[in-house]
Amino acid sequence: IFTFNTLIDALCKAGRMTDAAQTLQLMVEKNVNPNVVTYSTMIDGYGKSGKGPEAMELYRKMREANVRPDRVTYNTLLDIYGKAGMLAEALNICQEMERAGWKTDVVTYNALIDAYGKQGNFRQAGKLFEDMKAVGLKPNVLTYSALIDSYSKAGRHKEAQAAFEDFKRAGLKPDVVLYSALIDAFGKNGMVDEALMVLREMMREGIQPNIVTYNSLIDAYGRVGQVDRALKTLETMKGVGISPNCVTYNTVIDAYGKEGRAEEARQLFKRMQDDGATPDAITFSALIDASGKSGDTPGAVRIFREMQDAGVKPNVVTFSAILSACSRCGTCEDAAILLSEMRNSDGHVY
RNA sequence: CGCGACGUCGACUAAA
Repeated sequence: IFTFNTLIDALCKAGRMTDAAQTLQLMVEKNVNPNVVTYSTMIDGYGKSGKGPEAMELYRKMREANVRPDRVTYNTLLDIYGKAGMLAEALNICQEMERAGWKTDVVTYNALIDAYGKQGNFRQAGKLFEDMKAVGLKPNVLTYSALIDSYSKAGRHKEAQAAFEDFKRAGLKPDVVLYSALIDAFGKNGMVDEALMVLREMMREGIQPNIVTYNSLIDAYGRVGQVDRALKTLETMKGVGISPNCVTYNTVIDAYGKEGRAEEARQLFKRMQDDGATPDAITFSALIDASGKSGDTPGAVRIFREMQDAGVKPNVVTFSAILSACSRCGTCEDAAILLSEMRNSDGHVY
């Protein structure tokens, strides 16, 4: 059973849910009964691949098979609902968990704090943080990262910083994620100097910035219009052996666009491909927006075509960007054509 | 009865 569980977990983590489901099937055929770990693993896998309904369906089957969910199962379900923004359902799971005789733990609170934070409800996130301490649970690094991120997303850099001080007073050791979250909190508020100070502190503590840390910094430069420094940071990361990824390029491309430098955005797009980074819908949307904002509607439409040729699926943001590009220059015909394409592409956009 | 073992939580990018 360990073998099967480990295999299923590996398949889930690789996003191969079909194979994972077949493995579960195979288990049953071999008369190995799936246990609570098997089910929890699969449920988590479905959740992580955006298949919430399948996750819940499997949860139902699990109980039909008389396998009792445990703390991990409940926390997994709670996190799936939380990530989907379904907080009422998440809280229901919490109650169900307690009714089944399980105590909520640090993971439960961390997942809830994260969920509220992502909704912009930093007050509730902060309240949960107090609650967990009140019931005698010790916040860990993940708790603080989620809390800091909650404040960051709500534009509350002061509270984010206060949480960080509190963290250090609690005698916990910050890691790269926590530092990056703080850097991002400052960056999102245009406080590049403070972000850089955090970077220096983390390096002084011997913690190496990773790709996300660099991406956050690049984003910070972009937000204050320092595209050239953003690009320089991209080069710096290459210099220390970190290959820029799709997010890195997207961030700089967007920064060029926001500065009205659409041509440089397109050049970077070429470099990105030479570098072996695969453009995604965000890349193209940023490029379309860059052309649109610089008044180049035909250019925006050309990029949209290029996107289709590349086989990248446009989404609502892509269409929104191209429509506003068209509306700026009054080419209603183009807009009408694109609108019909968006119906074809997705059946249910609007 | 105790203990151990596989599964759960945190940071970065696009339009309005």
